Amino acid sequence: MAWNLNSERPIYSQLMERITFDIISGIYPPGSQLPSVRALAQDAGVNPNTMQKAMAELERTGLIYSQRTSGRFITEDLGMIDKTKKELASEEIKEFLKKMERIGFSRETTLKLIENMKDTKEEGES
Amino acid sequence: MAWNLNSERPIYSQLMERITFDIISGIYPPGSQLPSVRALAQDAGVNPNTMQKAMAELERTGLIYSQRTSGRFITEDLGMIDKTKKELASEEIKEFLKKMERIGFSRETTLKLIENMKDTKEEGES
DNA sequence: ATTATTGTATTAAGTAAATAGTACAATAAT
DNA sequence: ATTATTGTACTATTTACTTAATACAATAAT
Repeated sequence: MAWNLNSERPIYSQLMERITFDIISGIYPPGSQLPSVRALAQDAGVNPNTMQKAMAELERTGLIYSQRTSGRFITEDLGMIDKTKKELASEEIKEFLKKMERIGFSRETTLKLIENMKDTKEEGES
Repeated sequence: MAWNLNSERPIYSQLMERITFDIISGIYPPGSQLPSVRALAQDAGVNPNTMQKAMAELERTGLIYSQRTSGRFITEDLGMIDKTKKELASEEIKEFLKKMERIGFSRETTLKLIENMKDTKEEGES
């Protein structure tokens, strides 16, 4: 899957988000091994240093851990993954609603807008 | 109102977003005059150059225009403002739903999550 | 006429992010 | 034992963003 990186935010931050989403959505199952920093960097088309930074930051969250020479792995802590998933979803919803209210749409109106969007198909982004 | 700037994105970009939201939400009415670059910069606590850059970029969108020495004004084109409002809302919704699906929540589940959140109050952000 | 305010331009300096290139220790694979 | 792969560390360079400090022309205000 394409990494879809842009220059609007630090790349390492986008890499962190991408990996996090892949973990909580199950693409990287608990306990499974991640590709090496170099392999991930090549796949994403970024410098290994940048990927390394993203990994180092991700470790601070506890979602992944590294074993000196065997590689890097997803946490086996299902509770942590589920907690992260719920927190991330909650945060996304709050920020979304805040933005919509800022634009001028109440929560009720926003809900209706989403419902009336069920026919709209997504197009690719730049 | 506080500007709530952070270091996660370029400041000039956050300034653009802030002004845009203030325009489409009616805080800055069509045709009204904006404070001067220097005044806005001081209010936001940023360098005048940074605010100037945000303004220059905003002009390219057509939402505001400048008159050499009298100041800067919001467009009188109500259609453009409304179009921007609709486009922005649509974009926000699409990105939000995409993120939620990425996390693992369908559109239907997402709608339920929002509805079940009506009791949750917002707290201030860092 | 004079003054103040407007947008705008310029140069310099500092910082963070990203890339490039290289290197090393530990260990899994052979 | 040897080799390849792993995470990790380091220096140097480039680029984008931000701030700082001025400066100027046009014009609104006085």
